[in-house]
Amino acid sequence: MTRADFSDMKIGKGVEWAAHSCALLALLPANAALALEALADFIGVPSPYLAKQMQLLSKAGIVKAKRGVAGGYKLARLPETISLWDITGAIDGTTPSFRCTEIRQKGSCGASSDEVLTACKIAASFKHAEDKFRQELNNVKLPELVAGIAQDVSDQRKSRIKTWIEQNAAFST
Amino acid sequence: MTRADFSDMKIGKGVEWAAHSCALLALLPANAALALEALADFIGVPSPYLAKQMQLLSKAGIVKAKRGVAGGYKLARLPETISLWDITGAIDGTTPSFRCTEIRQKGSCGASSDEVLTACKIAASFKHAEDKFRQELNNVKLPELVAGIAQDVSDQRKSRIKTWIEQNAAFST
DNA sequence: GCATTATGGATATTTTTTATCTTTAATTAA
DNA sequence: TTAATTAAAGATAAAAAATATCCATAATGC
Repeated sequence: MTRADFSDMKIGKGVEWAAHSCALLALLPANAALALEALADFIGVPSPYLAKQMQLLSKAGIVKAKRGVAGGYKLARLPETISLWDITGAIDGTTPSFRCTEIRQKGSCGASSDEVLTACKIAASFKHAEDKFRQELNNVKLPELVAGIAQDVSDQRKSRIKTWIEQNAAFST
Repeated sequence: MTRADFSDMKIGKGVEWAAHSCALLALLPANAALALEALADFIGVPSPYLAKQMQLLSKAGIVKAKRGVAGGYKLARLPETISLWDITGAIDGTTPSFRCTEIRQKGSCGASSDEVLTACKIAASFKHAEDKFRQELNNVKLPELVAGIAQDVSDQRKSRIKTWIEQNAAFST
């Protein structure tokens, strides 16, 4: 397996988990919350690691956590205000993908630091490309995501999901 | 330093090296080539590892390598036909950044595989965003890159670079 | 044939990602 | 107030990937 078989431009799998978690939380009635264990059971991933992603979502203000009996997670904002970029940024961070090491200032013909006024064209190009990437993800809001995920789901399974939520969510009285 | 301080969407530093290497090769007269050691000296990085990047560029048909005395690297095509995406793809590969693990088929309400007809909306969204990223990089061709990098360079340094090339390139007679 | 230069494979090192566990803090109900 | 429940935070461990180097081999020109 050669080096080129992999792309360095990759998204951690925590993002996938977090996105599916948010999609599920978007289905909950307003008075309901889902505990970590229930979430992990639904999306089928180990709960200790999912806990980390949920903590990041919580810190980013995307979900709201409540401790104690009948606690758990729910969305902190309206689904329309949560984009796939919000989720990606919360989990994987927002540092630029391209890290400029200022090659221009290195080597036998390297420029001095006061000569280098503008950002390197290579770094600037990646920044520009990344902006497009981000804009695109920012246009995908949670309702669209939920609809897209539900597209293939049969009515039968939809009702099974509804039942699962009723049985596993914690409802505040 | 928390997890969210880093982005998973990152570009390997080999891409930066390769891009600068190509930018330098674009300055060479048609009958000249640059040996690995000279290239590494110019951009100021260790030659054993740069060798790997150059091999990938060579396999991708972006540069042409010639062994033996007065051998070295030169561009394999016209600079106008080489984009920053070509270089990125050659070094870091072209596999999608988002890896869908089919969460839809996992967990307690998971769908069966024959129920899942279309790509998951999450994966599709990332694919779409990545297409934009790629298109943007594909629009940046080597001449634009060279011009951008040269922008800050003083006339004095430009002539120093010219001299360096004359002294370090291998010219075919 | 000989010197030179790239190639390919093997390997080592470091960093990052993935994953788990344990202790602590918060919340609710009895 | 106490007990049960649940998330938060930190430490740590294991696995994977990126980064870096070396060596033997193949090609090229003189």
